[in-house]
Amino acid sequence: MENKGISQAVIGRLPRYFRYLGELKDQGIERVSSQELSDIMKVTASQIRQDFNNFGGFGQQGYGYKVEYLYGEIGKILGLDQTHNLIIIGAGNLGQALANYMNFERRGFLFRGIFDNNPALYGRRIRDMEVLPMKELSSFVRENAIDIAVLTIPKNCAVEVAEELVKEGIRGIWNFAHVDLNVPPDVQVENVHLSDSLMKLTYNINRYETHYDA
Amino acid sequence: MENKGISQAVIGRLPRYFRYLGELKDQGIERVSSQELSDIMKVTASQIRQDFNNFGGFGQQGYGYKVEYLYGEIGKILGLDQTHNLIIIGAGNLGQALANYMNFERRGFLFRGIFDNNPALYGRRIRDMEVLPMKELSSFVRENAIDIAVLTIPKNCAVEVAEELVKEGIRGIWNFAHVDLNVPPDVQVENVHLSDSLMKLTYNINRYETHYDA
DNA sequence: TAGATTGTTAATCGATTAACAATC
DNA sequence: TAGATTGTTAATCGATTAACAATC
Repeated sequence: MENKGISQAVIGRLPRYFRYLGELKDQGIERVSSQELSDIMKVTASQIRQDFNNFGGFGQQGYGYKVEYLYGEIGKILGLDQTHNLIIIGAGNLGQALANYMNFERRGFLFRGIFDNNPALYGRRIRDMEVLPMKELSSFVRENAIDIAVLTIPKNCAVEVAEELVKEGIRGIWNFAHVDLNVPPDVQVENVHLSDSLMKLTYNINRYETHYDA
Repeated sequence: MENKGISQAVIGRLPRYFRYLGELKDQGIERVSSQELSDIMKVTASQIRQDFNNFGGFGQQGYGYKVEYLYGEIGKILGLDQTHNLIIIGAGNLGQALANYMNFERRGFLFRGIFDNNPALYGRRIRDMEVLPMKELSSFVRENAIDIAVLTIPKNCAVEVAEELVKEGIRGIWNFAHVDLNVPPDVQVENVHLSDSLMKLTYNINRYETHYDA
């Protein structure tokens, strides 16, 4: 029942293929074989071919893959041929950083607004957008056909805000709050749990030490 | 040869266990069974027991697990009983956000310095630290026993800076630059590729639509 | 055509789940 | 003791790798 039956393991690798193919393209390289990609990316050629063939036959036997074509196809698979209206909820350090970063615009993620519940921030301009109060969130999402909300708020508000967003028909939540969100199956959540990531790092640092020396 | 033989799949789940156990602890709950945790966390009880038993028998038959004890043990496994000296390289929006965020201090990650190659930023104070020029990086890492470097710089500098850090004996790199780093096996890298994460989100948004309606 | 490399099937490996004996 | 729940072994499932026939 879960969409299409392509595993998240495969999906998780697509952006990396996309990045490497983009680099090859920028270098003016026209074709690449799974073996060459394998050498560059340090994954097996077999996995590369299997991954691509989940989505169709992008290559030509005896030749390999056309870089630009494959790049385009993977971009389409990832939905990068479309634009997405995006808002940021939480105008703290991280929210502002993401708003300003927005290299994302290049990929079709259009920054449409930023919200906070701190009145001291209302009206402050971030990347040409005034910070709006949370009470305007619902109507804004509806009226501006917002697809994606970025949650950079404390975890104790995140659950509640997520519910509100779901009610207004949001389709994706990019969740930086350190809490698991429960949403219906037609709403996608992608978590970025920074502290979890940092803990994995210390685990690996430690484990290396205790195992090899120290 | 790879350390200890505990899979990254298991390690990736540890921070989440740690978080839920912390919450139970804060609620004053003393014991929990794998089945109860299973209900809360939406993973199988079997997986929970398997995961924990990679590191030893933390429970008691017929009783379950003591929340506080288990919380502490997982913390130790993750290396949170130790402190780590950390610097941030790149004082742009994201670097500043992470410096200020530093809820991390609570977990033993001590913010020791921040670097940038933009002279306009030198001397600016971020969280009581002056932004230092990159040319001071090497000596700083050595002299202050820095364990972890956070890379929030553009990808074209990241590879080079990583090499420098490796030379000075860094043990972990928390990499926000959109590039894969090649380091020796005694240096751990944890990648946070934000744009990859966002692409996974759009993939899933799209996939749902095309598969169910639209 | 001969050579190369894909697409795809089959084999292997690893991770998850189920089952149950050990034991608190 | 009886009941509960772990620790652990065995079974299943899924993902990765290897192999090779199809074909450009």
